[in-house]
Order: sequence, then structure tokens, then C-alpha cells
Amino acid sequence: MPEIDSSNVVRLPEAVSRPAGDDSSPCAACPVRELAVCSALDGHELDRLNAIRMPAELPQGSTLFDEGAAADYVYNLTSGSMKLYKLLPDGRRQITGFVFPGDFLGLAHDTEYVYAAEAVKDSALCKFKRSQLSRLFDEFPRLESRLLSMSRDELVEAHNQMLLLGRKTARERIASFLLMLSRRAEELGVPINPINVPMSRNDIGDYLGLTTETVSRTLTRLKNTGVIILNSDRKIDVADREALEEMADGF
Amino acid sequence: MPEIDSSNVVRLPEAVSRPAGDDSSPCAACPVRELAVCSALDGHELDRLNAIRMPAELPQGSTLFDEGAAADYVYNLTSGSMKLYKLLPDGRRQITGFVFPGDFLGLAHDTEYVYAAEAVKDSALCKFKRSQLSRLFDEFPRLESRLLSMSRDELVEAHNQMLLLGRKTARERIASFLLMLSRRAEELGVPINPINVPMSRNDIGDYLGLTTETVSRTLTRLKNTGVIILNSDRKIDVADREALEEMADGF
DNA sequence: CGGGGTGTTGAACATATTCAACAACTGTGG
DNA sequence: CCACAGTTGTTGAATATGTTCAACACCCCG
Repeated sequence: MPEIDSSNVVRLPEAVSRPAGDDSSPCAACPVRELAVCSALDGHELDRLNAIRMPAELPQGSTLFDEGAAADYVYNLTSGSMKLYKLLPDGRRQITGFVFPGDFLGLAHDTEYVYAAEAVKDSALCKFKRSQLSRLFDEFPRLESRLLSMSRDELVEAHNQMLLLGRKTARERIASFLLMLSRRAEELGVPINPINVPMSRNDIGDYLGLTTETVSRTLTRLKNTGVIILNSDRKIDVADREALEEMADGF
Repeated sequence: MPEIDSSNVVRLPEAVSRPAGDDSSPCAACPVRELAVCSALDGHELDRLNAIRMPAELPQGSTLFDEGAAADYVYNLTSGSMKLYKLLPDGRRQITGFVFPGDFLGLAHDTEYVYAAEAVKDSALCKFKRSQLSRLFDEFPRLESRLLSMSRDELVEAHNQMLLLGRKTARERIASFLLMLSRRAEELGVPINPINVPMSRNDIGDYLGLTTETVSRTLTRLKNTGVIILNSDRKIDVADREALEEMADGF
């Protein structure tokens, strides 16, 4: 059990998310300093960003925002992991992405969020008022530049996911998914074998356009063919990475 | 037959795509002036953009660039329509998007295009050397800002497409597709009924994660239920738009 | 006319889904 | 510390949606 309040309500208001002016440079110790938008800024600029930064924490399973809610804030994940999803009226769900430390979230169309965001694990974020951040864009074009670059990367990923959802078999989807987790872990500098799989089978299914059962069956088959080893604690050992890579690419 | 050279090779080199310095302000007459990146610029800035602009034409069916090719140029479509796609080694294809006048294309990961681009209809484009355009970004931050905004919109669309590919039925996909075409036509100020459908059934299938046959059957069913009227010349009348909208949203 | 591409329709089939039961694991309270 | 309840994950059997394979219709152009 984490020491974080585990009620299912977002702990955003005043108490937790006040401007971080008291702490002169929390970013210095930030584990994702080099990955996030912040990497575009130097010391002075970082201070300016930090002045409008509000730290926020979010316990596992709680919702940061719903699709269609007023998009007044944007966020940067510093620890934990989250999922973004869209719903159809009858409850069908598509997880459009998982968010890992260093990732930016809070994309909006106009003034509304276009997806919901929920914590997969206990998470910590930097929260920024959208209006304040965009004022900073005018001052530091490199910040906007960095954000454009991150959006481009997101778009590349989105296109890969379309290929996956539109054309790949269940086996290929699972292989791609495992490699994505592995790649992200590597970027974050955490151990990549076994792969840490923080999300449920149901989440995986909703991300890959499959049902829970198909995810489970496909993983079992990969285990039986000796490509992976399934541990009981949401960790997966990759026994034959090359096989996994060929599968993922549709060979 | 168009008067454009119909060989299956891109007509990009010198002859056609020289800097447009001779024509003092071709943008003034541009039909997509207000839709494209250019809308961020005023007269003087537009001149500067125009100085590095190279007009290009592309006949139907020809490839502008392949996935993985060196991404030295970016483009803005001014007329016609194009498709962007990714391939799996065995030939499975996912069309990740259709491109209409005013749209930007040429997204790259690093230095390589991440999708192929092919003309669905005879097309005309503004071509820019990536390096020159990014120098202009430093001078005119609003240009980059505009591009970020367009990327954001693309990302929103990409998320919607993931929901479609991962969770919608064939009928819902077709309905969503028709409404997308209708919406784009409206933005461009062209007649929206009947909907002009420039792409083949096969292209539609590869965009929606379906086969040609399923696209055809589903359209036939929509026709039989009186929701649409299929004309023989790639035009589709929407008889019951409300029904189509409910279908698209999964109601 | 005749031919290639495009679109439609039918029948058999396959992959993944649905429905159902059960197993494993987690955390809780007695 | 164990029993129990709830959640998560696995497995099986029947089913469905969309695919595959095949034939044919259409239509624009030559």
C-alpha cells in the first residue's frame, strides 16, 4: 500500500498543487529532466517554468480528467504510469496510449480534452495552467519547438498504432506491445528483462483492439512456444527477442 | 485524361520545382491560403516563405515519396488529394490518412519519412526544403506555432482513427468515413451532397482496416436501408445524415 | 467490340469474440 | 494466521463478424 490517499478522487486542488515557488529548483533532481519538455530550457528559463509549475500526485486507478472536460491544464508525468482512452456510448473503450515518465499529456482540440486520463500506477505530475504555459511559449520559442518535436513523435507512434490496429494479427499486436514496453523501459533506464507490465490484461486488450481473453490466450501461446516466460506478478521475461521482433514486424 | 504527364514517376526535379521567385505573389490566388500553414503569416512573411517555395505537380497514382526515404522536403497540398500509407513485409497496407488541399505532409521521424505518399487524384503541392523551412521557423515563431496547432489537430484525428480501428464495427467505420469526407468537403467549401469519394474501395478498406469486399457489402447494406444512395461515379448521396451520425458514434 | 481495372455478390472459412466456468492471486477481517 | 471475497487471469466451447476465394457485372477507354 502506498502512503498516498487511495480514495478514487483526484487530489489536485490547492493543498497539493500550489505553485512550487518555495522549492528553488526541484527540477535539478527530476528523474525525467532530460526527457520531458523541460530539456529545451536552460537554468534561467527552467526557473521561469518552475514558477508556474504545480506538483500533483495521483493514486492508482483515479482519473486525472475525462474526455470532454474543460482543458485548463496540461501535465508532464514525472513518475508512475497512466493510460489515455476514449469511450463509445455502449462502453466500448479504446486506450489510445500509455503515458510514461517524461511524457506530456493534456492535448486538447480547442478547450476540451479529447481523451480521458487515468493513473495505471500511483503517479506524480507537473501541472501547468495552459494559459500560463502558452505565455511562456512566446518568451521561449524553444519550448514550443520542443513541444512540436514531441508531438511529431507522438504522431509517428499514432501511425504505427494505426497499422497495428488495422492490419496486424493478435500475435503481431502482442509482440509489438511487449517491444514497445521494452523500448520505453530502456529509454527510462530501468531494467528491460523481465519487462514490467503495469497494466491489466483488460487494458492491454483495449489498447490493442482485442479482448482480454485473446490477450491472455496469445500470451499463453507465446509462452508455450518459448518466446516469453510469464511470471505471476505482471512481469514478462523475453526469452527470444529476435522472434518477438520478427513477429511484431509481420515477418 | 488530364494534360499532366501521366507517367508513373514523380515530376519533381528542376523543370517543375524551381523557386517561385518569378511570380511575385502566387499565394494571393491560392485557394487554400487560409487553411494551410501560410495562414499564420502576413504579407511580408509570406513573401519570405514564397521565396523558398517550389511548386510541384503530381499525376494520379504516382508516388511522392516512399516510407523510409530521405525526408529532405515537406509539402503542402494545394489541390487534388493524396493518401499516406504504411506497409507490412507481406504487402498488408494501412492507409494512415488522406490528404486534402491545405494539409501539410512530410512528417518525418528523424531524417526519414515514416509513411509513403501517393496521389489519389492529380495533385499540386508547395514543396519546401526542410532545412530552409526550419530556418524560417526561427524567424517567424508563429509559423512553428501554426504547425504545432496543425500537428495537434492531426493527433486528435489519429486518436479518433484508433478508436475506429480498434473498436468500431464495419458499419460504424463506413459511417465515420463518409462523415469525415463530408466534413472535409465542407471545410474546403465544396458541395457536400453528394459526397465526392475520390478513392477506390480498396483504398477505403485499407484506411478502415477492412477488405474491399466488406467495404462494398457494407455500402450496399447502407444503400438498402435507405441511408445513402450509391451513384456509379464515386459519388454518394447522404439520404439520412442523422442516421449516419448515430451509426458513426456507435449509438 | 474487347480488355483491364473496379466494384459487387456468393459460399466457405478463419480469426477473434462471446459466454461461461474456473483458477490464481490480493487484500481483508475474523 | 487462515478463510473468504473480490479482482484478475486463464481456459474451453459455441458463435459471429469479417475474410478469403471465386465468379461475375460494370464501365470507362482503347
